[in-house]
Amino acid sequence: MSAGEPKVSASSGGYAKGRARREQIVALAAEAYGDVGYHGASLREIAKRAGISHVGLLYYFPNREALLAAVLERRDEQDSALLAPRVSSPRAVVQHLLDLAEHNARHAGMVDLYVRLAAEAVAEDHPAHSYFVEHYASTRAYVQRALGELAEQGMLREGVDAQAAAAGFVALMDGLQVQWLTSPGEVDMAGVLRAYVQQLLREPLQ
Amino acid sequence: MSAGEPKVSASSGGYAKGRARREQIVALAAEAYGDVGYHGASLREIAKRAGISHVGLLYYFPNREALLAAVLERRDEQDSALLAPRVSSPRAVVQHLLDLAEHNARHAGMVDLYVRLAAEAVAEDHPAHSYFVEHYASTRAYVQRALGELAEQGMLREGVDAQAAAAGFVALMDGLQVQWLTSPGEVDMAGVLRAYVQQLLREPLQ
DNA sequence: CCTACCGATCGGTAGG
DNA sequence: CCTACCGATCGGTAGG
Repeated sequence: MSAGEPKVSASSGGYAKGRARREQIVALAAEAYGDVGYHGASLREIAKRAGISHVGLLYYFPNREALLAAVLERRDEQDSALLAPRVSSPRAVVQHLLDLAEHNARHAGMVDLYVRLAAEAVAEDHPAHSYFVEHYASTRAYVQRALGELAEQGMLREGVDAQAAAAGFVALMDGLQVQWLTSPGEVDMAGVLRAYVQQLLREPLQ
Repeated sequence: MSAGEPKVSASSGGYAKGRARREQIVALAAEAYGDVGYHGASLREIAKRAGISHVGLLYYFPNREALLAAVLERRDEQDSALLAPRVSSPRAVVQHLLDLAEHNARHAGMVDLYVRLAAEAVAEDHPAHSYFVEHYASTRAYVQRALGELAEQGMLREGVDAQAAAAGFVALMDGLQVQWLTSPGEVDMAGVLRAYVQQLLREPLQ
């Protein structure tokens, strides 16, 4: 072990500091992607926000894509904490998705990051493409499962197809975010989502 | 009028040829935006598709933004031809929007252009920002008007708010396009839209 | 429409 | 973490 290397000590060690710094950089990068998109956020731009050189960034991440991957990982961790509550009845899931929409409305930066990346990542060779393929599949499955259970309990209107309704719910959420970011104040995200869900249910929510 | 200038003759004049070439370039640019996004489509990339140098492009358009503006103008012309049929009953409008979704599903390039630009243009300083602000406002108004007339004829379910439902319809269309581009085959755009409309109506369509 | 060229910016490497 | 540097690419101008 050479002299200048940080130690893995349990006390106050350099590794913990490095990890914290890394996480701080990931948060700043997420902000930058939200502000100017992935394409627009150069390593130099992000580095400036972190107060280092762009080469300093490459000390923490091997290349630009690795930084993006870290940002997406972080987003998933935060979201799953929000999305997957401990106790989950179907109605609770629906309520949680509505809560998530209200939560998003208070965090425009994250919504912006998500909307821009999702559109860029439509291209098959985009570094975040497979992330979004999986993201959509699992989100659809999550909502579909909740709707399916509501159906079993006879809570859905007749003629409602859980699969189509789930894809619709996810699409609605995405589309509302674009409209809302484009003209905030013109669109009530949670309100439209609630109206959508009401139309699926035999009896109104709450 | 100087000697080298093309004439505005009604016969076979240079202007007509220039205009045709210009339109051809706009079409090629739209394709390029669809393939790699506005950010990704450099003047050199588009010029290559047109078989000229990137400076040749600047002979037809003063700068990069002017080319984008021309592409958006063209899209609007094509869309309004599709969107605004001669005879327009409310039900016809709804049917036309469903038709438009089916039309889109056969023209992935245009959808791609639209989705990518809409996301990029969320930024207030994006050259296409005001275009999308107006696009969303007018599309929402268009759908809302149709739904309002359906409501007057007692064709909407009780509790359906035309304004929220219109924003929802537009959002659904946008969101479905992203999912469909990301994983074609996983999402049936027209099917989900039809299901949405059915839920709004007292009696099923057709 | 062209060639030639500009200043700016990009991601990444060498070497410490 | 840094400086110094690389080759590639960008939109745009000069001048024809």
